[in-house]
Amino acid sequence: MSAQYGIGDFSKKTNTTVRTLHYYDEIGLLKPAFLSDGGRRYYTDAEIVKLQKIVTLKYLGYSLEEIQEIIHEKDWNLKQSIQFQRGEMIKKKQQIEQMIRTLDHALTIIEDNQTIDATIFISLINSIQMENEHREFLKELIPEITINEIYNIPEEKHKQLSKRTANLFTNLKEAYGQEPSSTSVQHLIDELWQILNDLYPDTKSLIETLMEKDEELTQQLDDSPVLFPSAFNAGEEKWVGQALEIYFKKMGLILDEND
Amino acid sequence: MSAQYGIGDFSKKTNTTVRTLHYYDEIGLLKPAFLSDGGRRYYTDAEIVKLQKIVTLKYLGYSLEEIQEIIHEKDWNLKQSIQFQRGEMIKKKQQIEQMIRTLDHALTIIEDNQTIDATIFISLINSIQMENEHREFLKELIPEITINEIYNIPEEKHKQLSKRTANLFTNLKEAYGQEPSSTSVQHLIDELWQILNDLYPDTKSLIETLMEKDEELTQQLDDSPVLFPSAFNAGEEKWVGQALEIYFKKMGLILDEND
DNA sequence: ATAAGACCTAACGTTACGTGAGATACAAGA
DNA sequence: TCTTGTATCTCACGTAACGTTAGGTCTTAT
Repeated sequence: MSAQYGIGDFSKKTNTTVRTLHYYDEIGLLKPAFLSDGGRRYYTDAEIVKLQKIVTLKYLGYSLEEIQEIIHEKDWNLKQSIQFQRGEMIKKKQQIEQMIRTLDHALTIIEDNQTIDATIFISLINSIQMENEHREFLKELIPEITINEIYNIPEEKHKQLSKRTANLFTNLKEAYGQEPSSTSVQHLIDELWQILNDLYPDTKSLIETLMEKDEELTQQLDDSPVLFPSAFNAGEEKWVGQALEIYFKKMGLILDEND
Repeated sequence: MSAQYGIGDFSKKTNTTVRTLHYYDEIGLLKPAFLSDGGRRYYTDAEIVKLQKIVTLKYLGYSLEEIQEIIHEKDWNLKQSIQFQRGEMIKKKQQIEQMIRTLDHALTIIEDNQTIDATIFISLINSIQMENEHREFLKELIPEITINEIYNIPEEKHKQLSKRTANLFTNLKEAYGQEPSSTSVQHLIDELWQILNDLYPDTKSLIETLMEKDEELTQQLDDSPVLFPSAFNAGEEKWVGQALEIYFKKMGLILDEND
């Protein structure tokens, strides 16, 4: 029935470090039962109980400051506090789940695409991450139903499309420099068209709508946040643009000539 | 096609704070394209791409230091890195899920037990939290099968038992001071016995086993970590002990008289 | 030229301790 | 009683990723 422990024994008994006990003393969370004349800390069984309380609350996700309040407030509203805490933890969990989903998606893209370019990869992941913001942005341009059709595709299909896109972008980057009108390049652009159509069956009219609104958009975008990071650098982008133009002309879509 | 932004415009365009850009510059993660004679930072579209990269990797859970390495290492092993990161996130998720489960359990206990004593509450939560450590500890005393029988009870039953325990402990604390041999107190002890039997049908022989090992245990425990925090203070615990003794005697179990 | 913004560089605050460094305190043996 | 050896003490800096003043400087429009 020994009832006094030096800080060392106490730390072993409670599985905490000496430094932690020092710290808790310092911030007034857990003071030792008494001090020796020389200033050493001594603890008793009562402090074990207090520390258990602290450890338990920490385990429930409370910060030391919150624990302070809980311990000193005599009228701690258990239920409300726990419910709030639960909400906070659920939020954290959802964030992490989103991260995991994105990582999974990333792994799908990488899977059979061994030598994927980092820029392409980042841009695809970014587009997944930004999906919600994209939605907000597009909402002002296209009727909502269309947006939902684009984004409510099943997870598995989404992954497959990302994979195809990754492949295509890789091939496009490799083909960079070739004549935009060449058969091989136009073939790649056709694959791009296929992917877009797979995403949304009526891509043609979607593109037309977007082109109409192009001018006001360009203006708006100037000082609003950048949403779509490109997988291509300036040169590549221009080159893809030329190839697209040629492709559209063949299909009967006409593009403005801006630069 | 403006291609230069002051730090303010750049921060708006990329949805980051000026301070963040300062910081990234400071640690060499993202340097501005160039400085004015007066030392002001100017960014171009190239920096937008770099920043997107950083933001994306942060979103995947990487630290800025890791991002540094990823960006500067030319041979970043995407797949391995992402897989590792996924593992880390899964771990975090599991921790949080455990916390949520415990909080749920806590809410069940509180539910219809409006005025529960904080000490009782903490001790019950603590026992949930410590479950795994308990298992390790008990493993040395009791055959494993028994342990599994105790701990593999379904979640719902576990919660109900916690609730009953909370109720019982509350009643016991209220009854503290009454004659241990009185009918009302013995009635409460009987409920304790019922709960224990509900937990594990053959509590009787379990108790006997524990009593046999009592001496060596007491010794061992002296400088090993404390595992079972009590819901009762010293006085209450002694009093419950007396009541238990009387109860056991009536049942034919004999306890050592230690103090 | 001057005033209004935009921007600059410190430098401290945040969380819950970890990690030394150098100075004391205490218990035990000579 | 003196001397060790070990336990413990008090600073005090480091961590991650910025937020937040504070006080001075650059740019630009009038």
